[in-house]
Amino acid sequence: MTVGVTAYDKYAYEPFAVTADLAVLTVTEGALRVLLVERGQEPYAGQWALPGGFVQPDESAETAARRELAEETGLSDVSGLHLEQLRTYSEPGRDPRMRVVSVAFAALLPDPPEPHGGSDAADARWMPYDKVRPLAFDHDRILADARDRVGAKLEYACLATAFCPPEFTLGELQQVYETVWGTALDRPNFRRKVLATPGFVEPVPGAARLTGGRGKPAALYRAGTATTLHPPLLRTPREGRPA
Amino acid sequence: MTVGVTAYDKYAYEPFAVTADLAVLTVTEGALRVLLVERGQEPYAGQWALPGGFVQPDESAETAARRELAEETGLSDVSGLHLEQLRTYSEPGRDPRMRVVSVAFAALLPDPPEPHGGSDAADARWMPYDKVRPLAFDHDRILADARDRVGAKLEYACLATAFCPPEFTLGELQQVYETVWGTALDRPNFRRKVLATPGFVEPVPGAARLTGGRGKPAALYRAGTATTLHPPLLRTPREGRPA
DNA sequence: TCAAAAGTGTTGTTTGTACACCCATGC
DNA sequence: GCATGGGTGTACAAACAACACTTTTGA
Repeated sequence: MTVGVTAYDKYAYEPFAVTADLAVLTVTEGALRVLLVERGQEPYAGQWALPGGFVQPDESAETAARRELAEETGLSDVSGLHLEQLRTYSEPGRDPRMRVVSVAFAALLPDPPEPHGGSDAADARWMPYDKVRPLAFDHDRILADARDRVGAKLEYACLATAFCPPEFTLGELQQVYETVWGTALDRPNFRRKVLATPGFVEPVPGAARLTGGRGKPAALYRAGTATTLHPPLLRTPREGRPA
Repeated sequence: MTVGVTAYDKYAYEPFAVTADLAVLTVTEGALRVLLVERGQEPYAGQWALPGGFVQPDESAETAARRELAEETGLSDVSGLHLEQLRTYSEPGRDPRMRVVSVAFAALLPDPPEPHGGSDAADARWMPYDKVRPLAFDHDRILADARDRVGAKLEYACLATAFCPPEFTLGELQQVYETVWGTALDRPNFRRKVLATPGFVEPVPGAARLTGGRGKPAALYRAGTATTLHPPLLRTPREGRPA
């Protein structure tokens, strides 16, 4: 907006700090995991929190988020990873020290590297989504919002491939859906649905890979160029899913 | 998030200003309209902009947005109106005066009251969505994002009723869809779809109203309690809708 | 030869789409 | 009566869900 005062003074108000916080998600061994850092100092010293940090004067929240992501994961090339703005949390008092407005992001990655506790954090680790509460600050809520958003977007966007390595099997792709949604899907129908959506995945000619050590080798696929899924791949309603 | 510096100093950085900007949308006479204010001073003096204002130290961005909404529309009770956080715009340089991070909201209302140019704005007015560009700052982009979001949410959320008065006909509800999407819908099928979704609308017993001055009086409905639409009411794909 | 995982086929049901048609009202 | 907008019926096609079956591998 930026209208609102007839004469403005940068220092007229108590200053706001703006941070970018990240819910970095991955799927490994059939479990949804999230990257957390252990806080080294008060408040919430010793508790786990989402990685994040201050937005610098010369960067956008998106740039700050990508920078933090690179620092926390130790990945050299973070440019291809899926990063998506979730929403902004601005309740007064959410940080006891000062007024902090936090722009939250969801990041999705395959095959997570070992995190190295960065400059800030005492320790960084992948933790199972279901076993991390309570987190510091209002991060429980941010994390829940991230999972809701990702789950909902799997229905109508070609998002699941962001959880998969460059080449993947349809079984792996299906496991992403099943893990995030927490429901089992019919394999034949899932397969048909995915292959019937132009641009969702494209086959890697001739390639195949054994998955569980046993069984028929599965054909490999790459992410396609489409971004949306038409028609969508719907979760079964199962009565009253929240908005 | 709020970790990141070992010793923090509120005044260590150039201060950020945080604003709440509003894309207030309505549907009247088959056209999508947006509430705009004319800027009284530089930068962008004389140009139209989205209403908005600074988030005060003791309020959240949501509270600030609702306060601004009440001020700009002059509505006494703004509590029932649909207000939804869109996303946050934080590029450096988006406001030439200082670093402004803007949390954008979409608000939906029926039957708009005449706006009264508030304290800030030289003038406030409802303008047709298609004829307002260019707006000040990056508001063209915010407005486009708002329309995209609302259009997408109409598919799977019980959102259209937010554009309708307390009691409305199915024809009016259909016009909301047609106006926001810019496509014509088959009336019989639309009707069945809406009525088949439990909790989307509920009939007002016995009530009926003439719409175009002619024709059969239409039955009246109220908004139901459901929030999501299962199965969704999909736009026809018509090739490559963007994400 | 067996278990495990990939992949194909088939069938009945549901849902969507396109239309034709009837109803109530103002002019 | 006729134009206008509300409301119902129907028939064809597409999509979905459930599940039986075949294939290819390692042990």
